Amino acid sequence: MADEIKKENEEKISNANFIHDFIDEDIAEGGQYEGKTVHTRFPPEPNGYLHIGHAKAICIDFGTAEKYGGMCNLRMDDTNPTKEDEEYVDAIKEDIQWLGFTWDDRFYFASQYFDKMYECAEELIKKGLAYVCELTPEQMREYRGDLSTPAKSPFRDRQTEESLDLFRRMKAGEFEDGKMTLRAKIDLTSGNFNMRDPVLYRINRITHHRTGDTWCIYPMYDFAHPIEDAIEGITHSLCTLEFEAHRPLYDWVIDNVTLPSKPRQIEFARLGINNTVMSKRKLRQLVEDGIVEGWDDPRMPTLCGLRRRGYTPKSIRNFCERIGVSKSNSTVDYGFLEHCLREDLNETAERTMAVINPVKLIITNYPEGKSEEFEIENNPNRPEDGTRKITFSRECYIEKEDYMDEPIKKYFRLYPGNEVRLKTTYIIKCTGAKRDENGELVEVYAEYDPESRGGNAPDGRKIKGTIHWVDANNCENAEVRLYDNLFTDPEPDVGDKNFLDYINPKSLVVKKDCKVEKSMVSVKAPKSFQFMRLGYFCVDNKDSKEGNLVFNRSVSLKDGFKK
RNA sequence: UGGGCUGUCGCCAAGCGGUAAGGCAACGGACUUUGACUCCGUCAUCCCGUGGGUUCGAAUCCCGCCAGCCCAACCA
Repeated sequence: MADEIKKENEEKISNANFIHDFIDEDIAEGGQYEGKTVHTRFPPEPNGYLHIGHAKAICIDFGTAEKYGGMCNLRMDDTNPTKEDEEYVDAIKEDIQWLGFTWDDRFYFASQYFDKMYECAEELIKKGLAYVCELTPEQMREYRGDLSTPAKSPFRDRQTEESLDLFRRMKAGEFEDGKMTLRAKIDLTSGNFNMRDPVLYRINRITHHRTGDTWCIYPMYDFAHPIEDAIEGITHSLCTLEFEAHRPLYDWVIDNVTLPSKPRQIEFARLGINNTVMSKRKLRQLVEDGIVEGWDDPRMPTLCGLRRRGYTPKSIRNFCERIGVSKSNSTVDYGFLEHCLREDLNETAERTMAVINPVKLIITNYPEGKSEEFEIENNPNRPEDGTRKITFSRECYIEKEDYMDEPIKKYFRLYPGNEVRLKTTYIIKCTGAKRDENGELVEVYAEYDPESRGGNAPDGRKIKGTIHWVDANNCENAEVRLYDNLFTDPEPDVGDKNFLDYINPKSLVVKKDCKVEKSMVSVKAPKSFQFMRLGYFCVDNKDSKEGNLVFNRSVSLKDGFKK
């Protein structure tokens, strides 16, 4: 009991992070947070698929609310119709639900608030805090100044009435795209470029996936986001580090527009992982260039890709929990994600025997035509998962790697004269093997010890090696896809590197004639197994069907054998 | 060169003035009908980017320096 409490405390300590510190301070201070429950939001732009980096944000957004007994909204941040599409909305919802988080009925679109945002914009104009600017994008860039030169804008002293009139006409569609913008009147000399009279609204005649052609002007993120948060009563608006320099503008909007609440923005470092890329642009390129099969290719760091690879929601949530939350940019080892998967699957995945590089093993002293049945446990770590029956006969399939003509050091599998145990059946002694004219292994021969049924020698002799096998007379064929890192370089996209130069040519190896236990005939996704001595494999959720089984290697088992 | 942020073991990461948690990886060893799992042990001993300062005492406070990241889209 004491141990349990101690463990729980340790867990709590390790789960603490600086965001919690800030929230604790806010709660302690009372003020605007008085009596409020913590309310966060996850605000993806529906312009692509979610990846493991988003999973971190999702875990932080939903997890923080959960920790404080609060709520987390799901909101599609659809303020730029140029890039967005409805097709991503459902995919995003599916991925979040798959991870196990729920937003109840709090599902929103930023576009729901377009009317309110427009009102806010007029309010700023009336207060003399915003003006209509007629600089072209090129001029805007030119006039922005640089690190040591302040910006300029010939329109910032335009009369309030004139700006208001122009803005209304912008909305009414009187001007062509790009002709005018609404800008906040803040500080042209600010060292923070986001404060040099940022654009609030732009004209863009594109049909919006939700509001259609109702609007031809759209609010910019920096103006829209604080309003969205305030309308929804968000107390803490958690986002990634690159928005740090936008916080002054976020606060400026909150302070200068009449809004129902004052949310606080807190930024954390985004997730980087070795041997993969995370930017939407690069992931898209992998898909469009045909380097991977699609967004859900099991090599992709997308949530649909990881799902197809066999990653479990629990493993991903554990991963996100354990990498912690901080403000320093970091790149986590891919091996850590794999560790989290192995940990979960070791606990839950049923064991089965499968042979990926099959070679026939003939037990020469075992009667032809004879067949025996053995009972084998589904998961030695979980007896409650029960057992299943497997058959054994004179011919089996074993891995080619489990035989050598001449053993290397510390090799304790099959080689002439050596004994091994065929998992749960008998101890066998290798008597030789046959190779074809190319030196390719064709058959391995052995004799079994009839006294060792079950795998134990009556004389108590120790058998060092145990190998897995599949009854050649009672098995199924399967395709097994062996996945590895998509990139050979741990950091394929840093510096001047072109990530496409580091594609791992062996990131996918397809094995067609694998042998699996008969009991696998009708397995269906989602379902993961441990192929004993090999790794964790899942039923492919797209291509696998009865008669054409397809398994994906999610992650290999750790291999302590040092060659 | 202006503004903002970061720098603690190979990788994450606690630490908030009292003398460096934890996880991953790695390396020993025990156990093992999965060379897995599990278990035990080792892994920052003049040290917390670096140089000074304050203090009885600093990774923690102050000053300087160095390195990295973000910002000059009518993207989010």
